[in-house]
This record gives sequence, C-alpha cells and structure tokens, in this order.
Amino acid sequence: MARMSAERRRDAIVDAALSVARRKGLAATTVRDVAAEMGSSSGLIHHYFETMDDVVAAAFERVAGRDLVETEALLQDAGNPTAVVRGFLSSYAPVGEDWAFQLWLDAWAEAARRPALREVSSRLNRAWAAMLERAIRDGVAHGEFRSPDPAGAAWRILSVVDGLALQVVAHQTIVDRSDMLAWASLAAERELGLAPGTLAVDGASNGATPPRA
Amino acid sequence: MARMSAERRRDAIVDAALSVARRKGLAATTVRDVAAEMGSSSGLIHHYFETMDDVVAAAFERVAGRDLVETEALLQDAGNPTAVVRGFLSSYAPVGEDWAFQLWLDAWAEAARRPALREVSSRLNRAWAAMLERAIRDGVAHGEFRSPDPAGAAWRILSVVDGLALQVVAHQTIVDRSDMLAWASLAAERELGLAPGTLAVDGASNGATPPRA
DNA sequence: CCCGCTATTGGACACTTGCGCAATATCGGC
DNA sequence: GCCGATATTGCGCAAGTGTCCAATAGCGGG
Repeated sequence: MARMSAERRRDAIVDAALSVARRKGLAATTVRDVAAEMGSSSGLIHHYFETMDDVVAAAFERVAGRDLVETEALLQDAGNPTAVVRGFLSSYAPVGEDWAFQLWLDAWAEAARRPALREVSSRLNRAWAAMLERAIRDGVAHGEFRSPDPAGAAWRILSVVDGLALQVVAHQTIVDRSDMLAWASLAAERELGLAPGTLAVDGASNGATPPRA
Repeated sequence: MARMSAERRRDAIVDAALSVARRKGLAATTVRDVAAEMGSSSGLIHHYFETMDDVVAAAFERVAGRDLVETEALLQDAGNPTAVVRGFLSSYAPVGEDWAFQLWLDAWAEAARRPALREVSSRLNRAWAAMLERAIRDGVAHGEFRSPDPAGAAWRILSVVDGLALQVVAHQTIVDRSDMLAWASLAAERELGLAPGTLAVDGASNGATPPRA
C-alpha cells in the first residue's frame, strides 16, 4: 500500500469505515472489513485508532456532521425562517438514502455500549436541536413564528421527526414517507403557530387525513 | 438439567434470553449466554429455535408485549379518555427501567438485519399506535378531545414520545425525564385540543419554559 | 547517497460466534 | 419394569472478533 501522510491516512480509514458501515451497519463494522475496503492490512487501522469504537465514532461523525453542516449552510442562505424550517423537514426525506438514518438508529442503540460513539451522537443531536432552536428564535423575532418556549419547541419538532423517520426506516410498511412529511409538517406548524400548509413539503400532501400506509 | 415439557422449556429459554438481553442488549445476546443463564447446554436452544434471530425476537416480544397488555388493561379501567392518554404518557417514564426502552432502540436498529425481530417490532409498534388511536377516537366521541385525524394524531404523539425517550435513554445528559414528560404532555394536549396542564404527569412541571438539562 | 523515522505489514493470540449432530439421559405410557 | 419417544448433552466445525507486535518497506532531510 502506498505510503500516506498521517492526516491523509486517517481520512482514508474513516472513509473506508463509512463505506463498510453503510453496507453492514455501525455495529457490524470490523477492523478487517475496513482494512479490506482500503486494500491495506488490518494492523494499520490500530496504528491510527486506539479502539474500534473510535473508528466507528469517527465514521459516524463524518456523515452526520456533514449533514449538519449542509443544513446549517441552507439556514444561512434562506433568510426566511419559515423556509429554514421547511428545509430542515425535507432534509429528513433524502429519497434512497435511508442508510444515513439507519446509522442514527445504530448510533442510538450502540450509545449505551460505546462511549466514543455516544459522545458523538449526543453532541450532534444537541447541535441539531440548537440549530433548530436558533431558527425558531429567529422566526419569533421576525414575527413569523409564535413560540413561548423555543428550546422545548425545537426538541419536540426534532423528536417527532426522529420518531416518524424511525418508523419509516425500521419498519418500511407502517408509515410511509409522505405520511411522515405531512405529519411532521403539521406538528411543526402547530408548534410554531403557523397556518396549516405553510410548511408543506414536496411529495407530501398535508391534508387532515392522509391515506394510511 | 431437569427434563421439561416442550412448552415450559421454550418459556424458560425466552426468560433466560430476556435476562441476558437486559444486561447485554438484544444484539449481543448469544446462544452460549442464554444456555449459561438457564444452566443448560447450548445445543438445547437450537432444539427449540431455528435461529438466534427467533430467540431474540421472542424475548423482545415478551417484554414489549407485556408492556402493551398492561397499558391496554389500564385503558380498560380508566373510563376517562383523558386519563388513558395521561396513563399512556406516564407509562413511558418507568423510573429505573430504562433497559426496556433500550431494547426498543436495539430492536429498531437491528430490524434492518433480523427479519424475525423486525416483524415483532413492527407489529408491536403498530399495536401501540392503534391503541392510542382508539383512545383518541373515544375521546373525540365523548367530546373530550378535538382531532380531525385520530390516526395521524396517534402516530405524532407516539413519535414525539419515542423521539424524546430516545434522547433520555441514549444520551442521558441532553434531555431529562421531567423535560421529556412535560414536553410530551404539551405536544399531546396541543394535538388533542386540550387546555395546557390537562395531561400533566407526576414528576413533570408543565410550564412553558422548563429548565434546560 | 544514505540513514533514521515511521507508515505499513501480516500473522499470532486468545476469544467468541451460530449452528449441527451423534450420543446419552430421562421421562410417560404400557 | 420395560421401551420408545424425545429432551438434553457436549463437543466439533468453520468462521469471525479486537488487539498487539516484531519485522519490513519506503519516504524526506541531511
């Protein structure tokens, strides 16, 4: 294997780990799989990471962190707080990219047993809530939203979306993606004192009684 | 090991598997651990279950199914739909029994990779939502609730509670139990057209701005 | 050009995993 | 008391796990 600078190699390892995790899940990502993915020996991984927990945590941080940054950028662009929240909601419906949310499921379950992963997942979840809270405060300041408790509202919106997305990804059949979007939008509108339909997202009818899955 | 009837032995295996899962998680429950817990040989488990997936699924069904039945019983007793929903919410806060919810986290994550477990988790989740939906329809019929879409309302309430509970169990530090209860109650009240405080659960202040964790 | 630093190897180690199977023990019905 | 059904054993198998480490290879600075 070509020699690499420490920095580049660390990167390559995280990338490889990510590819594996995407296919087999965070919990089932092994040293040997990562090495095979890179085309290197397995010893190399432990030259850069103390523990497999660290590798997995780094891989998770890469995807989840990127999604966060991208959505944060979106927040910058859309000056309109309503558009920001709408964008936030639709960012949970990346068609054909269920694997990213599956990684969140893995992370939440494994958090109990993997300290490094727990730290990352906890930190990133907090960041998502904080971002949403900022958007809400913004909206309140601009008179677009009504919310006596932006922090609580942020966690409630985040939670309802997580809870719905979880059903979509874990048990495809129960709730489908358009139900999820419609319901999440409705919950957010109610939470922020918006008129029904304000947050409607593409691909989801926001009627009162969407067809059951 | 004393000889047992097929029925009793199956039961014993599921019980043992449950004890192990409670300690090590669903994903890390192994044939040998279960055998050791029962004080039997490992071959015995495979005499009753085709696959480890089946054992784990049966164990999960036992706990989660029991919780469901208990809450369903509670629904029978409390003639008052408001009391039913309140009971439902507080059933998510069994102090010191985080392990039960941790099993849900495990199940959701593993659902992608274990068909039998996915079937159980999917079915039970659906049952919870159906139960809640029935309570809501009841409340609407009695004029206690206002909801144009009981099915959607049920999934939204279930999801916000799952999403919040998930934060409590996976990352103890982010949201604490009283935040969770207060926020979930608030969301449910809003969803059902109830006055704030109607659903307040013991141990949770339902103020607009609960202290951050 | 060479040498030292270090990236990289590849296998050893001590376990653990799910599953299968021949042998054995133990029960209930006669 | 015997016997057939079956519950139970205990080990074998092939594969996989994280971690560690002595040996090797290859690059950059002198």
